[in-house]
Amino acid sequence: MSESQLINNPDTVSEATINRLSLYSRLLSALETEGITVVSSRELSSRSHFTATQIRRDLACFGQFGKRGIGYEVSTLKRAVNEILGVHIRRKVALVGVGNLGSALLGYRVLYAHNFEIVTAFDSDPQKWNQVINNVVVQDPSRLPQIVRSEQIEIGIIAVPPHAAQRTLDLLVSAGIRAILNFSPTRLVVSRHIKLRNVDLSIELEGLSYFLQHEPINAHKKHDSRCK
Amino acid sequence: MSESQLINNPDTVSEATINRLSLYSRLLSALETEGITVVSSRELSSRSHFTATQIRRDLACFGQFGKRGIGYEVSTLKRAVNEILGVHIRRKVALVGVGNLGSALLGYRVLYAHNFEIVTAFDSDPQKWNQVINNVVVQDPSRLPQIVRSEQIEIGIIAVPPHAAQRTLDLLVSAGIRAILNFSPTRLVVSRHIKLRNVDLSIELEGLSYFLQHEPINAHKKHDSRCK
DNA sequence: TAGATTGTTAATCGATTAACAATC
DNA sequence: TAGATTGTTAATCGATTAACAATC
Repeated sequence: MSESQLINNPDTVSEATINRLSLYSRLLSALETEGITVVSSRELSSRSHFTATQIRRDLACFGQFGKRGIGYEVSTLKRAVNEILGVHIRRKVALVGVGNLGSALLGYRVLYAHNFEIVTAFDSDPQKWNQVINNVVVQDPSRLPQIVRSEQIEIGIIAVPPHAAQRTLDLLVSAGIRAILNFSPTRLVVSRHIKLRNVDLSIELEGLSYFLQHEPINAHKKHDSRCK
Repeated sequence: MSESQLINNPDTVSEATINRLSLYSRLLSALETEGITVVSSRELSSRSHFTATQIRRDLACFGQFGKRGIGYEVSTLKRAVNEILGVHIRRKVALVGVGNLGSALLGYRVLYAHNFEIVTAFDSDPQKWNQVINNVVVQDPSRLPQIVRSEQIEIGIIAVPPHAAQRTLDLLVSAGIRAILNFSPTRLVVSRHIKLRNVDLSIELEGLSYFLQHEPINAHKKHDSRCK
């Protein structure tokens, strides 16, 4: 199966659509496990919180995967979605920062199950060098450029303290890494040709706090308001 | 300082705006540290990747905080934003699932610095009961409802394996928790009156994988395309 | 063929940006 | 007063939803 049927230029596909593709992939895996071989967008919709139209439109960004009057072949669509996401290939990941969060990521099986593999870890603390955590050896960050190249690592994860985050990002980029996941609660500056995603736990918790602050217990009513 | 000047019904404020408020709060803290006392939306814009209009509009959802011709008083605006987010109050958090990720969260200082405190942890594995991790005692989940009530815990974090996530959510909700952060890669079903946010690392990494798959190295060009 | 469902165009909705009157 | 900057209305942009012709 090749990507020859791809019609779209991915530059123009929204991040929201890409995120939904990940969920479609999981949904299709679940259907496959259940032994369901053909599925309509309506059925996919009923098993998720997406509308049938939205699912069809998202897929239409990348080609024509269904049969009118019939629906989608589950295994074919799943393979296509995984290829669109590029998750049919195992991706090698470098972790920088082996503190609490970093060590946890080394043992986080879900990532491995989704075809990502943390193959090296780095920490600026010399006491951690050569420690082995979940089969991964912690290295001196000065060795990062060489190891990234020799191991063909494509993705970097930043799990260092806030003050070291920008420096770490620059190090990863100069080593040729083009896709980076940042866990530090810092807005980093990066060239447009590099993909940076942020996971910011403080923002998530503060969003929950906002809800607690404003949503009275047992509130069910709706008002109108000046602010959309 | 009270919330008396709040004009808006928060039901209608978008999640995007709320997330930006967290970043405005940080920005204002940094300005305060620098000794800057008054700031314009233009200056805030230049120190972030938000437009001045967007900042003014976000704030306008909640009242009038600036002086025309002058700008915003940094400390006043910071306090107002923190009250809007409800982060002026310390919030107690219960963690469920003390595996790799859960243990890491117990030691994650950034949360404490943002006024969140994990006061108890639960795990279904009896071998972990009564273990103390970062001053927090791991408990039997059957004690959760009682402890949530006695400790006045408002927020729950789900860090259990995927198959236990829905059950954990239901347990938290039945104990009276209304705001929940879910780390399991599972889409959970929840009543409309409960706020659930998901942190899904697989989706983030798959978004990076998509970029690697589609963005050729050194690609700078733009095409037009059928898909917006 | 009749019924079902896709792929896509047109309509709607919501969020962002531009513009500007109000006012410090 | 003149210059600056807010708060807000109107215009634009982008994403979602509805509708339907194409077609299995």
